[in-house]
Amino acid sequence: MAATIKDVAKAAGVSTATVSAVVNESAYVSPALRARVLEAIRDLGFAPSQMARNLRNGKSELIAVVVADLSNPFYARMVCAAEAAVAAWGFSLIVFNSDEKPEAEKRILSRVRTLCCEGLILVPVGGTVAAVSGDHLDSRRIPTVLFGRTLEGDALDAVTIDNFAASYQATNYLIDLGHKRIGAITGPRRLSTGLARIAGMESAMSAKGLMVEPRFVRSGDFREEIAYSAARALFEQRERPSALYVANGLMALGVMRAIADIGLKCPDDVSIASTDNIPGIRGLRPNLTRTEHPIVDMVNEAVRLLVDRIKRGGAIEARHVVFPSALVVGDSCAPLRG
Amino acid sequence: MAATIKDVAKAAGVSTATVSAVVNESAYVSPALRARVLEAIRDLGFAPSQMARNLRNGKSELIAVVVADLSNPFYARMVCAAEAAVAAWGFSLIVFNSDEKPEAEKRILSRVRTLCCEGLILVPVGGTVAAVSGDHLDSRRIPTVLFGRTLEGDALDAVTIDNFAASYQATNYLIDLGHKRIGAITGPRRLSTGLARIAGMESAMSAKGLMVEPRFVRSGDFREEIAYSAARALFEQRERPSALYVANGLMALGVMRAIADIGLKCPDDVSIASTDNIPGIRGLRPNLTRTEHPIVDMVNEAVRLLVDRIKRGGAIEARHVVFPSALVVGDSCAPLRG
DNA sequence: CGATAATGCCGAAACGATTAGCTGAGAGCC
DNA sequence: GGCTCTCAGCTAATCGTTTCGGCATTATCG
Repeated sequence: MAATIKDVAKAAGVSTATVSAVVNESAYVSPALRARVLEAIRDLGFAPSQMARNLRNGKSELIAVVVADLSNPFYARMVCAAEAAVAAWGFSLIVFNSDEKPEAEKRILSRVRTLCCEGLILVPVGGTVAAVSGDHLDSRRIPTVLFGRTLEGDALDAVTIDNFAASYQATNYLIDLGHKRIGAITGPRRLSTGLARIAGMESAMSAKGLMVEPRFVRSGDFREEIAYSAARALFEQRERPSALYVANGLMALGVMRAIADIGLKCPDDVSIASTDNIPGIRGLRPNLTRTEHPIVDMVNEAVRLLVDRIKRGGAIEARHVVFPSALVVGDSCAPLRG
Repeated sequence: MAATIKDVAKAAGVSTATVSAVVNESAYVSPALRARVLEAIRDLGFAPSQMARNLRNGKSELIAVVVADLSNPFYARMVCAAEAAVAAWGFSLIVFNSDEKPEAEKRILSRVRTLCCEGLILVPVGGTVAAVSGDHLDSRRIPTVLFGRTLEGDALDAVTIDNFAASYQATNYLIDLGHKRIGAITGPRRLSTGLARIAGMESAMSAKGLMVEPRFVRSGDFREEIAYSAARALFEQRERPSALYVANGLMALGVMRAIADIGLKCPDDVSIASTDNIPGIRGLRPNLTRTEHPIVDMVNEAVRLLVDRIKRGGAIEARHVVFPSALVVGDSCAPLRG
């Protein structure tokens, strides 16, 4: 087995306290002893056990990130940024995927607790705070920052985008191109993001005196496959919208594929604008018109908030940072013809 | 602070041994006591400390995955699959990104060791085994499975694709379409993958009596941006290849973008075939002709090997599993005109 | 030179779980 | 009734660190 601090102490003829002092440079040790200890350490190949340190110090240097759908490039990108940000603060990142399943999230959160993670970045799928924090006392709550989505009824730190503005902008762009029958592939209403993006779209429409026709709206559940089916169903109706707002980038991919498979052309037959583009995939043709969001900045901010909360202990009031959205015009939209 | 097993024992009026027995179902406890214990656990919100368990049991239930480029969708997908596979075995996944930097890899590996990870899935960038396993004794080596890339000179488990066959297939397809001047955007030669894909291409060429012209070959370093620049440089020469083999999917995106930016059309002006498509991004237009590789199966196999090695202790001979590649024909290639 | 302070190191008690080994009560048997 | 046998549940050791308090030994000062 691996050598322990006791073996080193015995070999060097000193106490474990002295070895510890040498290893951690936490106290003065006379040069003679220090040398003996270092030699013993080298001879035995001693490396202090992080597990024992963790137990003793009550730290794990672990931060958990729980995302709603790891196969979604948006979250993959988020994990990438989080890995870097967390490492910069001396932590390591444990990744979990709740796959949009509240039960899975629950299981994961209890696992996060038993792993003694020092902090948690969470894309919640449970909907309620109770589902997330359980019925536990505040003092035993793991420092948490919500990412992307918020939860009602509790004051947790959160970093989100301005979902309302994002869908408003995208929809408004379509309206300005002359479109009147604008459909949507939305996210689930149980999520704050899904809801806000629907609200933003409806608001943009009614601001211009337009109505969202329910038959042109389908939920895509933020999933590519579902969005594909939803888009097919939508466009195989007798009457079609001339433009479509798609509530996230992954679904936009599915929609694009559906449109192509049906034999329609974008933007000739239908204009597409979306929120939350697929990061890292530039050069898609047609180039999607979408609102972009600074994922890396958002993640950095989330980690900053988290580390701050870890260092400063519990009693900080909840902070909510909202990042703006920017419309990036591609060539997936065309003015309404006729 | 969080409740400990002692608090629960006191609250339930039993010993810590009984609480432990209830929690782990490791011994019979009478229904009455069991109920009292469970109630106390619920009341106090007790979750056993993994750190204490780790120390006591000498396990951490942690598996680390170190990838070479987390921003590459291929590896993002790999992490996604690994998270699921690892969770299925009761482990949690710590993710690291070496960003193709050997120094970073070294730092990460020592961190993995101090974190007492029980296993390691590694996409090596260091090149040598020494860089990976350090000068440590075998007994303290962490069970490791290499993924995607191999290392010379040591017997570690590995799961890879058949890189040679992959590039051979893709190149051969281009040749069969009549192309003779076939260029390439390659990966770095210091990597086993980069090298084997170059070899496979050259082999396919010479099998048909063709030569790879060095002026039509550029390294893209497996990076999108670099591939973009390389492709621009390649196509802005006086003479151009009529077809291009691109050594990974991420670079293929960059190449596609470069081609479009230059004003060329794929497949009309140039045919593109690649290895290792971008997973999850179907519906790209044009649809890339590429060799596909079963990432999820590969990751599952890697985790299986790893868990096997963890459970069975050290003395198993190294296993190398090679997954085949399959050519998926899209519409990014056209027969040579004229 | 004796009282006090400072120094350098050690002993042992945590940290929070698991588990081997023990205790004591109840049951079964003669 | 006394003997053993069972077995639920307890006591205490253990994992490998860190760290508090203490204890010699030496330095400082009046």
